[in-house]
Amino acid sequence: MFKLSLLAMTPEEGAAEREAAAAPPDRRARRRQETIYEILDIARDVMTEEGVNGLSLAEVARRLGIKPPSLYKYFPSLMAIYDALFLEGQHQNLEAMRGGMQGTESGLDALIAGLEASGRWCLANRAVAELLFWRPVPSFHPSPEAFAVSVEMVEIQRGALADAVAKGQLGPAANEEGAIYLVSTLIVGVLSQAFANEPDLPWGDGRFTPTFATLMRLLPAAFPLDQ
Amino acid sequence: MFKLSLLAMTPEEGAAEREAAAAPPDRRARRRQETIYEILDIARDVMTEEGVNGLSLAEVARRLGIKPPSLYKYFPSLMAIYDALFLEGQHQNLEAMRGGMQGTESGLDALIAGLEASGRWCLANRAVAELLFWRPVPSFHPSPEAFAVSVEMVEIQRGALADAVAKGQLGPAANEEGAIYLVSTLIVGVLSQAFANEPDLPWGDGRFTPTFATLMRLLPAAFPLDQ
DNA sequence: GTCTATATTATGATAGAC
DNA sequence: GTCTATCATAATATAGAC
Repeated sequence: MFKLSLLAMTPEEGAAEREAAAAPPDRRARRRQETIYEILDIARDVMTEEGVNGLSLAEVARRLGIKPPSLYKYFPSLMAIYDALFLEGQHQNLEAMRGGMQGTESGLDALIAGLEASGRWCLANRAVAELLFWRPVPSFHPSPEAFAVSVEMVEIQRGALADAVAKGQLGPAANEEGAIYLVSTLIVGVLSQAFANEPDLPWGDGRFTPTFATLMRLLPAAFPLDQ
Repeated sequence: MFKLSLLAMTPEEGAAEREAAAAPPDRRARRRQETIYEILDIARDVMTEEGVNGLSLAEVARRLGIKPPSLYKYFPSLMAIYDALFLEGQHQNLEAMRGGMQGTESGLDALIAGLEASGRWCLANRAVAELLFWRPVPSFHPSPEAFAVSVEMVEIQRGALADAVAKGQLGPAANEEGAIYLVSTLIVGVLSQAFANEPDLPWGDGRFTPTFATLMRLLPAAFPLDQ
């Protein structure tokens, strides 16, 4: 289970929290956790409205109904909020992809279903998705833990591609390194266009997300069975 | 000829400039024009280093060696600088695409050459390209004149697609509205990935820009000749 | 066309009272 | 855990001297 609260704390506080989590959490700890989630929810709203760069502690505090210094009881810095949003977003996106793949046959169908589920999550979580994949805040560098989640995302896609090859749905080129880059380029293209041109349309509407299905139908041509 | 200086001025000043341009410009006007270009060059540098959102009059003035109030003799606001960069960038990108198409046979070859030239320009002008196609500054809205240039870009691509259909290189679906969206999604995907993950690599290096050629080879499969 | 001085507003962050 | 007060810094923009 991914424990978000640990992100907001110094190592010592983190240790205390881990101890407390062994016993059932008391009212105070639960209230604190709720506030942390509330802060992150508001932060997402602010980023969606003002741009990912437009996130500010002052605005979050304003909307939460407290004064900026009080926020420092929950997060040690603005970058720590970005960090929490980044890590939480990665986990949510990973879970979205996993969820999308469930119930489909492994291989090409699973790959496409997973990518679409991830795409839908990105569109519904525009600001965080930009933070994850477009790097719009030059001074923000994701923490090393974040790297592990990326690796897992890639491994899932690599596995689905390998299954598709094994099933004879895609040719052997889909097992090569470049296949992942090609596939990710397709989904990123769709999302970039949707974000920039139709940020408020749901998946399936507008001019760009419908091209996803077309692009996915091209995969067999991109990795032909015989050559 | 695209006259950039007009962007920086009020209508009255613009009229004066147009008059002056009829006669050969004197030393003072030339010097002023040079300063305007210098300001825009510095602005591009700042955006590249600090992010498109990180552009500030103060930083431009610092690098130019003047005080911020002096900048207002050249541009009436920060947004006016974004506006000038946007319009100039659009024209440069359009010219890059046109240049790339020259000397190639019309149709699919021209389309691909034009897109690649545009992509190369975007990669070499990352910050401005982001401003053009990713809308990273929520409070900035391009002026109406900018729209006309976008339309021309689209028309050129539409024409190239139509030529390719006429030559039997692509099927009739390439004449439909969605074809442009599909093609632009491909190039935007490549550039998004390059910008986010390998911002300093030139075109052709790294993991993503090489996929451009692969993607272009898929176009005949995307718009099949017979069905 | 440059400057100084200033108005206004905003930011992230800390100290310390309660 | 909240606040006030404060620090340090930065931003856009204007007025007006030179």
